[in-house]
Amino acid sequence: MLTTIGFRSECPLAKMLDVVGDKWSLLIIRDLAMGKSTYSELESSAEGITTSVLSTRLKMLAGIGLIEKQLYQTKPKRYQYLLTDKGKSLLPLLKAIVCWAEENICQHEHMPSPKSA
Amino acid sequence: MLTTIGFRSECPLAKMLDVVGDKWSLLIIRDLAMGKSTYSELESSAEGITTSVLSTRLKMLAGIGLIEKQLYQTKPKRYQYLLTDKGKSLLPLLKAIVCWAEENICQHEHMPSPKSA
DNA sequence: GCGAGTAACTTGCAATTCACAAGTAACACT
DNA sequence: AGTGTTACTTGTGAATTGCAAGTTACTCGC
Repeated sequence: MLTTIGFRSECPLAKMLDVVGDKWSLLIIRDLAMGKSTYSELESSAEGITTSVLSTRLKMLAGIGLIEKQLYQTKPKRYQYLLTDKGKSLLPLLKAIVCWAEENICQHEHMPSPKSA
Repeated sequence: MLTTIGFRSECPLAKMLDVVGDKWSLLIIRDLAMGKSTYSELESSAEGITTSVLSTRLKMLAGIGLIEKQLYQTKPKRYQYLLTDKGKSLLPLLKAIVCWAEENICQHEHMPSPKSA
């Protein structure tokens, strides 16, 4: 397991993609913004994230300071995940992405596959 | 090779990530916006994309209508890739991502790794 | 007209990442 | 004591990616 960031370049866009440019990180942030907070709530996302991916993503997002993990009950240990201020600052960006997607992807369902040749 | 899109959900954000939520697509769009247009120009990006990934991403991006491939010389066949209007409509979003990254990632270089536990 | 060079790729294989399933620890409830 | 729930970790096969080499088509210099 790597312990240092391997930024591919100094380009801010590339760095952003190195950090949250995977298929799941932004969806976790979306769910936290929508009111979900516990591990099991996040696990039950509409997209069906697996528990192993969720676990590693939460650690990563906490590591870069976009979310934080809080113990809110000790008797049986219960944790909640919360967006930090930095994490919340991403929300306008997410909203912009949603707007773009609604106009450019959701309109035409029958576009060619991104996975085919 | 898949021939149909497997959108994970109806969420516009998830769809967006299904389409351009990988490490390379937005960098290709960035390079096209910056004036690069041929395959070999795109191949020489600062981040070192491999030719096989570039090839599949270009087909995918053309398939969903964000870019188009044009033959601009026939004697030795030479192609150029251009942003479509749809592709250009992504640029304000890219700019917003860059701004966020400059303020939230580029500031502190010594943050914990997103890849470590 | 022959070898070297360049553009635009494709193909093959190894390495990494991911998804699916099962397992674990701590506690609560009955 | 047994079942259930939360919050995970671990193992394995599949999919994706990265690296290197090969291919096609053409130009240029000799």
